[in-house]
Amino acid sequence: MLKHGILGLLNYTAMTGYEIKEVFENSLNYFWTAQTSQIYRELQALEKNGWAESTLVEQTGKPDKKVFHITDRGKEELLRWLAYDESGLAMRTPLLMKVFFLGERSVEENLDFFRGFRQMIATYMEGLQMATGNAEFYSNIINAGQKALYWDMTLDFGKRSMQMYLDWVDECIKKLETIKETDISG
Amino acid sequence: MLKHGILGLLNYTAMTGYEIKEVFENSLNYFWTAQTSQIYRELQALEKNGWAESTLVEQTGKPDKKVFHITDRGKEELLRWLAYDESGLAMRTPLLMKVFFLGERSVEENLDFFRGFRQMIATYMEGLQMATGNAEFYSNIINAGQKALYWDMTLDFGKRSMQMYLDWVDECIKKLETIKETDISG
DNA sequence: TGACTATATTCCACAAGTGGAATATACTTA
DNA sequence: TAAGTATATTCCACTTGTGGAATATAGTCA
Repeated sequence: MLKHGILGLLNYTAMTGYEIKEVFENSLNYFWTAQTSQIYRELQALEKNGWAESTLVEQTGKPDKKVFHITDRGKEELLRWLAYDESGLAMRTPLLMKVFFLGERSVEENLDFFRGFRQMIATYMEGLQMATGNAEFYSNIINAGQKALYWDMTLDFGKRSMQMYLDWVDECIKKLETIKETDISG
Repeated sequence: MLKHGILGLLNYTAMTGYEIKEVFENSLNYFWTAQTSQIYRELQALEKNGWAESTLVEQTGKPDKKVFHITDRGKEELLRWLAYDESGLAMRTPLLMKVFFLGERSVEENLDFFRGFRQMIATYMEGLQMATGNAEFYSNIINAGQKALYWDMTLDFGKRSMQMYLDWVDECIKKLETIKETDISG
C-alpha cells in the first residue's frame, strides 16, 4: 500500500526520500502514517522492482541526496494498482477494539476516556484545516489538472469522518452521563 | 491489538481458537479482521506471556480441543490496556490512498470505481444488521451487564460510518457526473 | 461409497510496519 | 564556540498480519 502511495507521489515529480516524508506529513498523513525508515525501505523496493530509479545529486552545504524518478514500468504498475480495488472496506479501528471491552471499567473512567478522545478529534481537525491549505498550495505548483478534484475528495472524506466521530463521541458521553445520574439517584 | 481483543473475549468466558474465530466473524469483524492462523498465533503468545492458560479437552466424534482461559495476570493486562489510549486516531484507509491518486485515470473509469464501491457499502451494511442481531443474542447468554452498552456504541459507530461513506460516495459520483456532462457539451 | 462440510489446530514463507539508533553536513543562534 | 536545528540516509531487531497448505475426525447427502 505504502509502496504505491510513494509511486503515486513520484509520478507527480521526482523526489528524495526526505521530501516524500514531508509531503506525507502534510497531505496523506491524516489517512496513512509512515515512519521515515519505512519510506526509505519502500524506495529501495521500488528501485529493486524497476518501478523507480535514483540519481545521486551532490549539494554544497548539505549532504548528498538521492533523487528518485518513476520509470515507465512504474507508471504501468501505478495504473494497474488504481484499476481494481483489492482492499475494500477492510478497516482497522483500534479505538473500537477498546470501546468493545470498556464494560470492564467504571462509567467514570470511561467518561474520561471519551472526553480525552473528544479533545484528540479537535486537534486532528485543525490538522485537516492545514491539509486543505496545503492542497491548494500544491495544486498551484504542480500542473494539477484533474488531481485537485480527487485531493478534495479525500479531504472531504476526512472532514465528514471527523464530524461523524464528534457526533458519535458526544452521543457516547451523553449515554454515560445519563447512566451516572441514574446510579446516584437509584 | 489483536492480542488484547482475544484477551477481552477470554475475559467473557473460556474459549477455543475455533470459537474465537467465530465470535470474531460475527461481532468484531466489521472493525477488525483476523486470519485463523493469526488468532492461533496470538493464543500461543498469550500463553507464553502468562495471560492465558489452556486445557486439552477430549471429544468424541470431534478432534480434541484446547480451551483457553484468562489468568489473573491476563485480567490485569486487559485493564492496563483499556486504561490509556496509545493508538489515537491513527487510521489507515486503503481506499483513500487510491482516491488520492485517481487523477491519473479517466472520469469514466473512476465513476465505475465509485459505483463498485457504493455496492460494497450496501453489502457491508447488511452485515452490520446481522451483527446487531448477534449482539442482542450474546447479551442474553453472557451476563451482559454494562457490556451491552459498549457493544451498542461500536455498532452505532459502524452505522454512522456506513452512512457517512454512503453520503460521501454519492457526493463523489455527483461531482464526476457533472464533469462528464461538461466535457460532452464543451 | 464418494464428496462435501464442519470441527479443530499447526506451520511456514512472506509482506508490512514500528521504533529507535547511528551517521554525516552545515547553518543559526545564544 | 557550543548547542540546537534542518537536511539526508541507512540499518536493525522486532511485531503484526497475510495467505495458504497440511493434518485429522466425523457427520451429512446424493
